[in-house]
Amino acid sequence: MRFTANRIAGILREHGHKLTPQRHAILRVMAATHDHLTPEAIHEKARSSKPEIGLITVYRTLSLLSDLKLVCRVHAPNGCRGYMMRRPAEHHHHVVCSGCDRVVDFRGCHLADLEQEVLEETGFDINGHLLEFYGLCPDCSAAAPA
Amino acid sequence: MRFTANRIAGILREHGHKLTPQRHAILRVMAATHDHLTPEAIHEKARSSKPEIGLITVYRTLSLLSDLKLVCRVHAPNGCRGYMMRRPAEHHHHVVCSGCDRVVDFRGCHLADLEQEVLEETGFDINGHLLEFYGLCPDCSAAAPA
DNA sequence: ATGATAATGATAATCACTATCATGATAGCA
DNA sequence: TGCTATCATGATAGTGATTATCATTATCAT
Repeated sequence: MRFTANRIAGILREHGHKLTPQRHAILRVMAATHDHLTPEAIHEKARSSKPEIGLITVYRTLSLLSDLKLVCRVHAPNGCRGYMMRRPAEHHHHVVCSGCDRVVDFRGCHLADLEQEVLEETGFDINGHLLEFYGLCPDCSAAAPA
Repeated sequence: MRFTANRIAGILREHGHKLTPQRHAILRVMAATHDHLTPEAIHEKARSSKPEIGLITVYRTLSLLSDLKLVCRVHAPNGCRGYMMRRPAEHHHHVVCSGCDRVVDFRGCHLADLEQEVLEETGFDINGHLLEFYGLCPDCSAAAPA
């Protein structure tokens, strides 16, 4: 289950951040979209519920949410400007469609063994990872020529 | 084994690209460095063998090498401006040090099973992936407080 | 050697993102 | 509910990386 906008609003307050209409608008956009969104796209969508909101505020809010680990970046091959809501306690990763740029999460990720191997090969004290798969989503796959 | 600058020069020619001294200088820099390098860093190093080279040319050459899959981007948590040489037939991934930004390759990566699971969960026709581990390299690990 | 073609570099433009700062809004508290 | 310290916002302008344009120059097949 992913966070709701209201749930996150509470988390913001717990951390001593004020809950402004702008932030709430952004949260609603993020929570309502399963896909990754660029700052501009978020701004665009947020304007429909809060027309005066500035792009700057979107950047600031994303930075805040990112610090609180409520939102995470998506690294697509053609750029790294996407953000999407983070599943809370759950480890997750992305599958990015090369056709339509759609991003989908997946849950299972059993990298503990691999992490151990990498530790042995490189000596690094590993504390995190980024794993993304690329391919064609079912729709684009069906539309693509055989 | 990684490509040598000369080997890549041949590949460039095979694809109908001209081999200029600038490109050769950039290739030598890339081949000589195991680490990831930003466009500026590459420019800086290339200037020692070809002082008149412009940063623009570095960008263009990186873009070309990237199209030919001879070079790949490194996605670090704090930005995505790094490039490094690609091991040819060999599947490889990066371990990025959060302390000193050093990047090391590792070889073993057994994601076939996981790829299958992801296919089942998402229906995506997967054709590639990005996997990077983050942590502290042995040096930074030793320097860090316990 | 020559010429078609592609690459370079200078300049300026664009694009994403950030710093600054005065104004306005929020939330804790009486 | 009203007051006030503090935080957030938005306008403006600024930064820094990357890209477009275009005249000049270099490469390579002939």
